Amino acid sequence: MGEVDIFKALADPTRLKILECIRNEEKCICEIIPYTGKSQPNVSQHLKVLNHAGIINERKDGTRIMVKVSNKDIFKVIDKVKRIK
Amino acid sequence: MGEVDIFKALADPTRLKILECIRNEEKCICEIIPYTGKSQPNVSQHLKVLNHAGIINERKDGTRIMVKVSNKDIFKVIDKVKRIK
DNA sequence: TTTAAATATTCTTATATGTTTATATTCTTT
DNA sequence: AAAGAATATAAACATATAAGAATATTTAAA
Repeated sequence: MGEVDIFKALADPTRLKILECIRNEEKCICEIIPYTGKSQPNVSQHLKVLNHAGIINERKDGTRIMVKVSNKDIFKVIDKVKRIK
Repeated sequence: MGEVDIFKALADPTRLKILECIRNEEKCICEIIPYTGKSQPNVSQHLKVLNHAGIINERKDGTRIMVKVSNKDIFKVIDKVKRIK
């Protein structure tokens, strides 16, 4: 079941916050870290989870890594759940 | 974050199967159990998770407990995720 | 080529989760 | 009141997950 991995990826406050951070624009990881308030290694791990679920894409830009959502439809899912609550 | 609990509730194959089982009609737990192929106590635990997340409602009918989805919009979420995959 | 910045990896610890087995509860019927 | 059916709870165990700390890797620039 592949959708389980997507739900698992969304089932964490830090990861939802990361997605909120990159909702409108591609962002550098160094911008995402302070936005979440978590440590760099921790954000790195969460990004890996989002990556493996296919939710985000990463792109190198020199020493930085730019992160964006791979499919904006993920926000339709998130918004729908917020309205269900 | 309340939406995290909803995502956590959806992030399990057995629970998705339970929801699939009650998608169109209210069902007795005794019907849900064989549908999932899991043990009775296990299904009971999973139902508790869905309940606490506010996804299902239970109703007593004699010795049986009938289960239904409390808000059908949850299937819009699930279907959307399936299409993202 | 050394240094600094950005990010990843590894290890450890604490907590959460899924599952099974056994037992308890509740309701209905006899 | 006793028995049986449906469901819940508890205990035990294994595995997964989140987080922090320390270290490693990679790239760019001096």
